[in-house]
Amino acid sequence: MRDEDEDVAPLPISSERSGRGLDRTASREVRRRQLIESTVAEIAENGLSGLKISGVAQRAKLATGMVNFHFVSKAQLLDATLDYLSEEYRLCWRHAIDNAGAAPAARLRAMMMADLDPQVCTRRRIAVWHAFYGEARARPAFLARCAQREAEHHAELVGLCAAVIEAGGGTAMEMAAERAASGLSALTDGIWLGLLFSPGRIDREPGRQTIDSFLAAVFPRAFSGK
Amino acid sequence: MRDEDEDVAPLPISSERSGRGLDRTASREVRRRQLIESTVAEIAENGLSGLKISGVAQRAKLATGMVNFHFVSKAQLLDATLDYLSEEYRLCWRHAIDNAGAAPAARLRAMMMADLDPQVCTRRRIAVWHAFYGEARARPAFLARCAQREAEHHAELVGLCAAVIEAGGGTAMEMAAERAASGLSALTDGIWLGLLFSPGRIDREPGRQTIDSFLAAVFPRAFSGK
Amino acid sequence: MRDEDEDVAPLPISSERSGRGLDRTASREVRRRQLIESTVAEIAENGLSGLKISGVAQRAKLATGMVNFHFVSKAQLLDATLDYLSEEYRLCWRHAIDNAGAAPAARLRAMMMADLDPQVCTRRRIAVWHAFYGEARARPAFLARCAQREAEHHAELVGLCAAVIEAGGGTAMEMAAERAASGLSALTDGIWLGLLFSPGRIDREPGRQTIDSFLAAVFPRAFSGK
Amino acid sequence: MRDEDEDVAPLPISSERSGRGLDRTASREVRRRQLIESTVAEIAENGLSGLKISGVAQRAKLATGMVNFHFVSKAQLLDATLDYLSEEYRLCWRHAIDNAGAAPAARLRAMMMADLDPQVCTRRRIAVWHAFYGEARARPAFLARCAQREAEHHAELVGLCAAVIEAGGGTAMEMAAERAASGLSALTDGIWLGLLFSPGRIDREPGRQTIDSFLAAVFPRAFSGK
DNA sequence: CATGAATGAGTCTTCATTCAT
DNA sequence: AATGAATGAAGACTCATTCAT
Repeated sequence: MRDEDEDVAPLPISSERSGRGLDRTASREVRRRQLIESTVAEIAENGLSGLKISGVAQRAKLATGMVNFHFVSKAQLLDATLDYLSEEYRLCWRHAIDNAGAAPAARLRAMMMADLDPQVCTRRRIAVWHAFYGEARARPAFLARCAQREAEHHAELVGLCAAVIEAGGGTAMEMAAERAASGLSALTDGIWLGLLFSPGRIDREPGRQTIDSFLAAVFPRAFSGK
Repeated sequence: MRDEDEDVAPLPISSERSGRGLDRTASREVRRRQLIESTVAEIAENGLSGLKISGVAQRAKLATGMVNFHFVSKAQLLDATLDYLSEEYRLCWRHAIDNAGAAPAARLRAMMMADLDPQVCTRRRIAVWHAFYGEARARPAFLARCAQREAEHHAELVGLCAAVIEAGGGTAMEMAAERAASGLSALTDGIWLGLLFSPGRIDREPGRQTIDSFLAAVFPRAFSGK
Repeated sequence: MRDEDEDVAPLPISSERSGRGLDRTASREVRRRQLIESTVAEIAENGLSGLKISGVAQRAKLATGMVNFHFVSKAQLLDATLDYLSEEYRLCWRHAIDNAGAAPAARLRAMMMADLDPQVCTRRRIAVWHAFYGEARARPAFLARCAQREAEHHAELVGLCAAVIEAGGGTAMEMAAERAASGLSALTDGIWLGLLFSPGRIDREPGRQTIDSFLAAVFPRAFSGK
Repeated sequence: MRDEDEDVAPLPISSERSGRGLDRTASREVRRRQLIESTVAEIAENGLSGLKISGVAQRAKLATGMVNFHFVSKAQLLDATLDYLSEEYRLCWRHAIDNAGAAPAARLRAMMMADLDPQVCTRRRIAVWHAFYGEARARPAFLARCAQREAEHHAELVGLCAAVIEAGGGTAMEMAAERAASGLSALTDGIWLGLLFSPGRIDREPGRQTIDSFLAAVFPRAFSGK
């Protein structure tokens, strides 16, 4: 029942001295990270409604009280977890764009493909994202964080679509950058959701091909050779 | 803060003999429906983790014990709620296709647009779907139901895409029916998610336009005139 | 170690149908009273810092959850307990004055002696009062309630002292009513405290004699014959 | 909201060699004193039930562990605090008597007035005393200490009253020394309690006048000229 | 069917105490 | 001595479920 592909290396944080391991006197930042990762795993496995502070602590091989010591309350642990995932996600697509060269089409494609990066696109993380989505309307703190993440991502995507169009990429049916971006964003969100229900080992390849197909459909001239 | 657009009329259920009024015999089904609608509203408002049987009962203006009387346990109430939403959703898109005439393109478009039907596409229901998605991996019963719903919907969509292609609709880049269907399905799922975070009154019009734009991009010949 | 003299009959409350006993479906008011009396006993025995909601419930032969059901929180149980004792105390001295006839001196003496009435002057209740006093500065709700109770009692006492003086009772050293009342009030408060530490069965007789002696000292003409 | 009159200088303790400064040898006693004063302040502010070892340490600007290091357990810290206050109180009235000359009436008055000495009569200390009183019945250690303090104080007071009577002070109504002492002791206890609830800056003057008035009432010949 | 008090197991949270550094 | 993270037992509070009326 356990996911096979979840234990990807967490993103590096400056204050961590790699090479020491998690001994009893691990630094504050290391402990927080450790507990957040346990939280992600527990939510994916038991759902948000089945999340127990004791389960998080147990998975991190710590006493129950440590969660409250480091995060004060369960609610703040969840907020911190959402922030952690948001930041991780943001870094992922920003990094992808930065490494994609100068061509608008390449940058756009890199941003889309970042959603399928093994760092952020694990079944565990997808499950957690949707758990948060399901509670978003009930928790203002969640809603605000999710909306902000979405806004930033959307703005960047609109910019790249506009750049592609301006560079002569052309759009099918004279589609505007705004509409193209909305659709492309929805596309990757939907692909994530599909992965949530896919049986067996997670396979990101079909998703990548769907993205390529739709990029080619929307911007025929820019992506025809792909 | 309350949603404005939620109190759509519930779908008719066969076991209800409307010609006889709500006598004792019908009461059972009516009560169940009433409680399920309360459950949907409560989940949307408080999240799945905040769902209380007492809250459901209170919203339905019934005593707490009645929920257990009608559904035995909370878990069974949730299963029934998911079934109710699934059936409602299935009826919606089936009905849309049936009323769309014989042309493959029209039928495909009708099926896509059904996802934005005010019956199933309310913010309350979207929130509930995502709440279920977030718990799906943790609850085999949920996972099975969601996967099955998805499979049936996907099969129909693939069939319609194939029909459009066969009818000479053409695809951008020679896209296969399977891939087109996956992408289009993901597109509407993503549009739903977007509506979850949209502020103010829910607006389905941009979503419809995005769907039209992407249909035209994917099947240029079939949807060029739109 | 158990107090011997504590189970005095509680003051009658209108909604109680006496003669039925505390069966399982006792009325809301009866349950609240029962739990408050348990709270008083538990505080006296274990101190305010040793008060456990489970102990209160156990003494009342109820499940732990009932305390929260009837009082929502421990803090509100304590507030209700303080209100109950305050009201009981107020009724006690008011009743004593009302039954003392018209003579100011007799009324004054009755009010003083009410503090030694077996209804309110039990070791259990004295202990509880001091437990509340000790926390008063820390809890605004307590402070307000205690201060108000004190103010009402003080005002009545000043009035009676003034009446005695006016009636020619005379005071030692021309003491003003205000000062006499303050001192007499302090006297009974101090007598209570003394009872808290007295060993063995509580004995109110010395306290009564001290009150009589001081009344005679302060108002020689009014109380000389006593 | 903080008390204004609390930071009186603590009483000198014999084991401290003031001529040598606070070297390592003295440190132990200094730390204990520091922690006890913090305990008094914390009890006054949060009540005995709200007392946390971490709060005590924090106020003393020390690490939590230091409290256990110096007092082993919370219970022993409380015992030490009670002993500290008891000793402080005893020294206060003993010193007052010693400095009052030879006349019995003067010595009696000095002993009474010592209860209003700014050293022992601060709102903070009064609150702490009552916190201890409230728990006394629950904690044998407290009860014993309080009873002993009371006994010693009472014995001294009876002696002084007897001396005043013997010296021809006379009593109102031929009151016996024992009764006079009980009443006078109760009077000051009650005055303390009144100060606990007085709003604004603590004012000891009315209490002093009440004491003088009652002394004059009880011992007319000895205190008539006051 | 309906009510809602009662139960009690399950969780979160607090906090005295320990202990490695 | 001093620090403060870590532990874990204790207790407040929640809430699904039961059941007498």
